[in-house]
Amino acid sequence: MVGLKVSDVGIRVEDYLTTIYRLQEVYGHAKTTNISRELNVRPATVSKVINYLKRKGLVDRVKYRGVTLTGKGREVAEEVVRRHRIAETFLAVFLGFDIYEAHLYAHHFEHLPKEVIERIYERMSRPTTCPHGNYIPGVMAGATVGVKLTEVDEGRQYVVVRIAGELIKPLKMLRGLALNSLIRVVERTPFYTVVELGSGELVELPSDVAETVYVSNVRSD
Amino acid sequence: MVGLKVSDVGIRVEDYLTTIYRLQEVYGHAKTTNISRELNVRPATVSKVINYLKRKGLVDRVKYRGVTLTGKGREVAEEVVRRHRIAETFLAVFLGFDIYEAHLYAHHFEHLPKEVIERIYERMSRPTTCPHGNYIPGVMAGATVGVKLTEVDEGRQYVVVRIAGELIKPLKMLRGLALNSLIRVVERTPFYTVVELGSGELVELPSDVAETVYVSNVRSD
DNA sequence: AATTAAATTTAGATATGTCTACTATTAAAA
DNA sequence: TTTTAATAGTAGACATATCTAAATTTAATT
Repeated sequence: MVGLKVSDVGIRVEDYLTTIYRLQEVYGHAKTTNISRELNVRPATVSKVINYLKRKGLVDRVKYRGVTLTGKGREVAEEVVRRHRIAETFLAVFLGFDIYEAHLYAHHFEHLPKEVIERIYERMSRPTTCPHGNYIPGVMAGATVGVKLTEVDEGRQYVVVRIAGELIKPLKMLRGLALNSLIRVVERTPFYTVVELGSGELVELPSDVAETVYVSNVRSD
Repeated sequence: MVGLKVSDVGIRVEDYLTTIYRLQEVYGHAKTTNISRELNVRPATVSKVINYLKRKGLVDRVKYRGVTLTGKGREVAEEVVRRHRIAETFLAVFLGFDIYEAHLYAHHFEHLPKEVIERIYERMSRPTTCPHGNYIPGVMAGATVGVKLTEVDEGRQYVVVRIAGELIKPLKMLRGLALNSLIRVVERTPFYTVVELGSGELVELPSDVAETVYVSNVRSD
């Protein structure tokens, strides 16, 4: 629909758009079930809302395959993701929540007035990334850092530099794993990756989880 | 309805309950038109929602006269008002908004998770009142301070100690008037009160506005 | 390739919250 | 006190957002 203003997009619709945005960051597109899991609603509901989003020109859809954002949809989503990530920074840095809690609570900040978010942004000294290492839209894109955990060597140690997309399943499995944690890749197959955390704990990450984790080599200087 | 949990109350319903709460603080009860103005919806909508609130046991109603909160309704409202007033403090003290902006924006904080609000409360050093001088529910009630502007002497100077209810009309008319401002009561009739602000500006306040403003004598020590 | 399982979509029901247009009641004015 | 104006309420329509149950399509397994 022509002339649609961002403010005309309902808040729940914004939730769907940002979820699709975050899924696209990781998988390139969003499938009904994934959206359903992220938003904790039934697939049938997602399907119905996607129809609505398509009518509004916010997403493209290939039936039974998945959706991607249109330019307009991305525009709305980036606004909201910016708010989310600024809020996460505030929650982690100023209020002292861990990054999992910060993510959960940040959701509720996504629909605060722009003026408030931008004031918080200033007070937090204009961060460029959130506590998960993802860029805060609105600043220069910057180069992508790190390599996916699904593409590194077995047996070596790495630093976690980013948890892309901030999807619920990875975030839950990686609870307590902060940015800049050291991990060792114990085993890597096409289906899963086993990592050893700083605590010595071994975690087996399915590929869909492992590919959201970006790491860098440990510099020994 | 028995067993109703606070979390079961929709956010819009919470808005109605807090509006009624704030109107009760000032006028003792809430009338359809007042609620309508505060929430910026049509009276017909208010009427319909009030039916709903009554069905849920959250308000008492005398048809064509007005509504008051039940114990349960008050409980929900106080929770939300607490959040609102903590948020106002944060917005004014930490982010530097004036008290009118703080009020407007605080609305959007009312539905943030309890954990976040309470963490902000701690970081703000557990304030007992908001920037409008109203008590933050949850702490001890404390004695009411000040006297209504509709009950003071003409010609004398007073300090503003509270703007009760934080209703939209008084807040708009008194924009820029912060707590602890000095004002002089120029003229007082049963219908309006004329006050002189610090700037020398004269403002005529209708009684429904004036009675939300509480003042104290200026101590000369 | 056929069958089974998983994922997706439709259809139809329900709840919340809003509106306009009209009716009823109360308060104010003549 | 009668008329008028203001306020409040009802009826019915509509949009968003959710669900369950059933049908369809795609993917996985035998």
